[in-house]
Amino acid sequence: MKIGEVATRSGCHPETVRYYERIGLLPAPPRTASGYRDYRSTDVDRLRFISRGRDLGFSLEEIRSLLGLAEDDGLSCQDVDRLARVHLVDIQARLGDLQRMAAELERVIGSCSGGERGQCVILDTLRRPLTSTEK
Amino acid sequence: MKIGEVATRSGCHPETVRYYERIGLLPAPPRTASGYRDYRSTDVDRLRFISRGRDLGFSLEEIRSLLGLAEDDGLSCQDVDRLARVHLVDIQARLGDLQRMAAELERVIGSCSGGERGQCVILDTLRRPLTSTEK
DNA sequence: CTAAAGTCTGTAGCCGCTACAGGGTCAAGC
DNA sequence: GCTTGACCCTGTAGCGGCTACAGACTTTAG
Repeated sequence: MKIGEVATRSGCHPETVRYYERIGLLPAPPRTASGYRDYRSTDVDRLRFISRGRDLGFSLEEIRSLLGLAEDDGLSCQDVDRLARVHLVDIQARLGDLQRMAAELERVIGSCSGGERGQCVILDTLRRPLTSTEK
Repeated sequence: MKIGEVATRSGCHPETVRYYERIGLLPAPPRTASGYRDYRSTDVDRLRFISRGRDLGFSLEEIRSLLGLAEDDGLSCQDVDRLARVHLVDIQARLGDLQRMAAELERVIGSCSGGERGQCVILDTLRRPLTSTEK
């Protein structure tokens, strides 16, 4: 199977597949006589695993760990769980940041559209120091 | 005022201040005889504006526009409002993505801790194609 | 047989910083 | 006056996670 097919089946671009190989996330496949990469279906599985991890917001380094843990069958389930929990905390923090941003933006956009001539509330907000609603 | 003081007062690192100058977001200040940058307080204001914009999740390019709009006094309030609204939509999209991620992670973490021996639910989730709850 | 599509390597760019290395300058203390 | 340390300067490289070339090759379809 050539890289194009692998790309289609895994949903990763060919450049991304080569990139994952370069950083050691996907093993280098054998080559055909003319130098083309020759993949098997386990490579597609691995790429799907990576892609799915990315969808869940894991970094490539986290995914590297998860792949390692998935490899060694044994009692690594706790490690996986721990990694997922740490990651969830991370995501929740970013979520909080974004929610504060959105709330603040909604506030100023609301004031602006209803505002009367005068100064632009959004620009004023940017000029003023942080309000108490934020970190 | 030297760069260190400007950095302290604006809350940006000196390297960041120089970076903003390099990309043309902050005008290059005059220099002292020995080549040190010599800022005035308007520069601190501008940096605070940028920093506040970053806190609200605007990109530096968006901030560049906002600075431009803030400069030319006139009827640019609508432009500011439009930019803010577009940005809010952006943020809300990212918010949705993160919420889906968090929900999915919570689901699998829950199953895992309560699960019985067998396979690790988290790794299984990563191996399986996307579920219907996701994009 | 030719043209298009795919593949190869290597390199550079994106964003928003951050962190050096290797120098110069300035203020305080002895 | 001289040293020490803190600051400042320029220029460059790195981070993550790709993406997009350029310029060469091979394979495939018509």
